[in-house]
Amino acid sequence: MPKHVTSIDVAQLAGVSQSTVSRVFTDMDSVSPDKRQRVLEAAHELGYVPNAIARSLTMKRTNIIGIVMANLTSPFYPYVLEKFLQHFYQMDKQTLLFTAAPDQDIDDIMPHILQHRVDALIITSAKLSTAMADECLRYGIPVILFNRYILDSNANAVCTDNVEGGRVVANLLLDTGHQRIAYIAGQPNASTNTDREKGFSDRLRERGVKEWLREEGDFFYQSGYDAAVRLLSRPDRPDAIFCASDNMALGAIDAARYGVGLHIPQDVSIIGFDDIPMAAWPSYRLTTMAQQVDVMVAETIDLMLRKIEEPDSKPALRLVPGRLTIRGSVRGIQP
Amino acid sequence: MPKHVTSIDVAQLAGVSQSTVSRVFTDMDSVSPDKRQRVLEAAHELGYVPNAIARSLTMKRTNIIGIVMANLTSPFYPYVLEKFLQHFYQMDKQTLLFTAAPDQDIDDIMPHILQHRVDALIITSAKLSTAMADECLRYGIPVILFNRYILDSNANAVCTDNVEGGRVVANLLLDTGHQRIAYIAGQPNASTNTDREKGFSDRLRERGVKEWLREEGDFFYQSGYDAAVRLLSRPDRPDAIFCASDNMALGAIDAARYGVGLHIPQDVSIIGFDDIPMAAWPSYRLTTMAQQVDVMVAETIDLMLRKIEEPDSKPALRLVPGRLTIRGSVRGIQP
DNA sequence: AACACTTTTGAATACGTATTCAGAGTATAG
DNA sequence: CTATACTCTGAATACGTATTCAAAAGTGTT
Repeated sequence: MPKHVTSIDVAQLAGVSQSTVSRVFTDMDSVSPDKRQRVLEAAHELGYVPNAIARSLTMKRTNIIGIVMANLTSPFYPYVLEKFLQHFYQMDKQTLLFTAAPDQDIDDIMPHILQHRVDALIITSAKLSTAMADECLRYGIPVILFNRYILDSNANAVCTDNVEGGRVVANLLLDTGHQRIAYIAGQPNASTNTDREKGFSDRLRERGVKEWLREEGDFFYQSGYDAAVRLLSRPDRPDAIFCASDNMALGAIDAARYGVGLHIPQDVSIIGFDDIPMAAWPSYRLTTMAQQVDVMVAETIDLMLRKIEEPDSKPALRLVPGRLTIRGSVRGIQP
Repeated sequence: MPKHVTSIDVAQLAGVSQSTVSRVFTDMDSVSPDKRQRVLEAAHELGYVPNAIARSLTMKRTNIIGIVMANLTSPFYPYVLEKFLQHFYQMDKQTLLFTAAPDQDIDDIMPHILQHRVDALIITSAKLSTAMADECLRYGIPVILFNRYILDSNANAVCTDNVEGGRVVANLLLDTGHQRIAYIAGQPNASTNTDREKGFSDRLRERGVKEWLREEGDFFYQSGYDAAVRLLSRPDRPDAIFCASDNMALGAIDAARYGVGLHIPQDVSIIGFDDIPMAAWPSYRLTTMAQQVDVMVAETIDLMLRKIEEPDSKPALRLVPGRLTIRGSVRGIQP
């Protein structure tokens, strides 16, 4: 097997010391032009690539960011992941990826993450126990939660303002004259779900609505479909359904049309949350509360860099407003 | 900042040598039960986690698999990625993720990959120059291409049998009596596209079809929509369209219905390739050639492990048959 | 020509682990 | 009781790089 070329090999060929080779590849350090030239030529000839492992060991930084993704298969998150990757690439950081079931405690994968001494950790939509958050703190690994937060922990978080988003949706449905309103929930213990529901129902109550329907789903298409069938086959079926995710909203639209035989939005209005690409397709034209992914990712990176620079800075929770995106699935308001 | 706990700290607390601590954490080596106990207790007390960087340096293996994903935002690939992640997790391997534009040469990200000394590299739907493939070979990094192959290279590959898939589609459309047939291509230089087109058009010719229509897309929804609008507004519009990806097929369906005002499958049949989750939704009910992702991923892992075990084994190309999945978008055949 | 000062260089060492090697202790056999 | 095999253990070293430290080589000034 072909032995790996080391800086020592390069040094020998170039007739300099290993230190000099190292200096050439970490820039910023003074090396005379001719020696630099000789080193680069030798390196090229031998096909030398610095060993990031050894470098990490001495530098005590890996240049690797850990990222935990739940729900990779739900259409919202691949876009988030791609955005992160693009940012990291530009920053010359590598990405160590982990998945967790949407609701899985990630305590059992934390040891793997800690072992690899990532420079920072980004966690999307998964739960992190306070114990593990403290563990990260102890190791000086900045943790930023994306789209989920823990109030009493030391972790930073970036989130869409889900409470306000829910309120805006409530206002929209009432302003457009809907009478019987329903909510299809996501996983009950996800803050994304509870916050959206809280803002929504608070505002309904504030504006005098006494009762509304409620079904429970899990953020995925099928659960939205099933919940909508249950709602729409009631004798007192709702004339508007707010779904905690676009995924469920698309399921609800299909349920209304193909399961129950209703028209959107004439018979029932449907509104979602996220703004996934499919929401814009002509088959759905879903009115939804968009999450500003680009802004959220940028905020997350910003927070991460701050944490890496000043490890002792106070934990922060940054809320990014959602943006109401009007399409055709709510009666009484069109683009 | 809290200094990292090392095996030496643990050794001191437990009153043993560093070697012994190391032995405890690499199992398989003989350590007396009482010392092992003492070490584990000391490690727990100090919160010791072995440093994977240092371990990688001595062991000359990182336990990290590199994976390059193009098209992360196209619905087919997140599922592929998740499957890979699950396998890797069970194998106790970590995952270093890279993206590339679908058609980007990944030569420019190869240095990053090489630096990190991944144990193996999986590349999905991206191009790898022969030079870079050789580079990997030199470094002893097994490379497995997923859903793309290069004939003359040293890289292994796992692919759906796209040529045969194209033939099956041609047969289906002719058997169901379609007269004017069209093909919407993906990126012209992707083997997934050219192979599907080759099988399709070869078979059409074999069965006496002299001419058919052709438009070009890029595998994404919008390009399928646009291409279908062009096709379907011709005076001699086709009565069947084969799309090189489900994504484009969904675009084509929406184009037929909402752009041109036709009915599927009465006015025009549409068939796709991949079988993404949305293909099963009631709005589309897309008949399609399914890729057997689970089989493909398993084959890829198998090939990878073989390559890690026996670096000199011959490069292999494994073809996985597609599975025709009948739904409602082709006239003359229903589930 | 002597001096202070800056830039460039190489030798030595640290990083944290796995592993080799040899020594110590222990059990078994003759 | 000695010889032998065997199990544990610790000291020392390797892995490949970055960095410190001191020496060397320039640079410019008087």
